[in-house]
Amino acid sequence: MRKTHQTDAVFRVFNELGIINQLSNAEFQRALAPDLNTSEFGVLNHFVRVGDGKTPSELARIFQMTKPSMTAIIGKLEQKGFVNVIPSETDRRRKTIEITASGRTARDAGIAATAPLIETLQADFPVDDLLAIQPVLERLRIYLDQRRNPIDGL
Amino acid sequence: MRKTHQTDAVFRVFNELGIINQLSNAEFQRALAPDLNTSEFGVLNHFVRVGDGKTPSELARIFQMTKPSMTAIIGKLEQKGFVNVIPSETDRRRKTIEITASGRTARDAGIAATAPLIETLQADFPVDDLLAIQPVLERLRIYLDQRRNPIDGL
DNA sequence: ATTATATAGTTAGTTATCAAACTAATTATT
DNA sequence: AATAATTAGTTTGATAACTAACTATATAAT
Repeated sequence: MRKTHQTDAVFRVFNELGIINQLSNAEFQRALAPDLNTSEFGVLNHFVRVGDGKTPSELARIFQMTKPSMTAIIGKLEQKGFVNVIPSETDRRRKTIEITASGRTARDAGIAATAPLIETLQADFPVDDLLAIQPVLERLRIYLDQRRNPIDGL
Repeated sequence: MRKTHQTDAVFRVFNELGIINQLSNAEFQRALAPDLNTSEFGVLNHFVRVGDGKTPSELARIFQMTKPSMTAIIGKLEQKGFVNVIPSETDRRRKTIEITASGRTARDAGIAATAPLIETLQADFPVDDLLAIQPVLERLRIYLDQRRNPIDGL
């Protein structure tokens, strides 16, 4: 029964992950609404932190999301005036996505709206513990991703 | 910039959690299909491991899910003949859910279908690391749950 | 050059979840 | 006893993700 026991424990870890994900996403979403949802905010935040001008496919890969999902998110952001979609000159299949000034404003508002949540967390929960588990999570994420598609990962 | 840095790190942790959850759920789902989805399997597995005869509300609480979601899952399971829905004698609002023989069979098949995934994980990834982070995840889950509903948690 | 293959992005349809509002039944209050 | 408040479960409608299939373009192979 040794192995069964460990298997149960592994299940439980994935279970906890699922619940945490749902709870944190819901809280985050409530703070951001109604201007953005968490996915849209994620894209804008990425543009500000890392840089814009990415293609939809690249963004889909970065956020571990399918292309159709990213198409939908970009469509929403474009409709709200937070990004511009720019056709490539050299390859007529391609587009690059750029954040607009109003997109930056929305992102900053998102940061302002969610910062209190993180601050409360930092006050009430040992954040060092969270940071400590980060490397394991990263390795697990990388492992699962490779496992899905051993060749190129998405 | 100290605090900003830590805030980013916290974001990244939640981000990793989201991706891991999606990847693991997708792989699990693929292994179970087409008989069950992960939520349905979770309910059946709970019945076998912990015991059946729970009400929909209790199940919703256990799985950190809303009541309508649980209604839907039970409906699917009932349709497939994997559970029986039994009206309470003493309280005509209530129902209790019991697993059927064919439900047990489906759960066992689910275990058999997913066991190899866990075994591969155990072979290729340091599972001890996973088990080591479990207590932090559990505390985080409990904290987020209390935070959502300070009085009674869902 | 033609044809086959691969890539970028979209469209269509499905699914699982949620929140809000509802019905029915029970319990508490006046 | 009558009424108000609560609880159990469902229905409805919305949303965000997915897969499968498609169009259009570009690249590779014959």
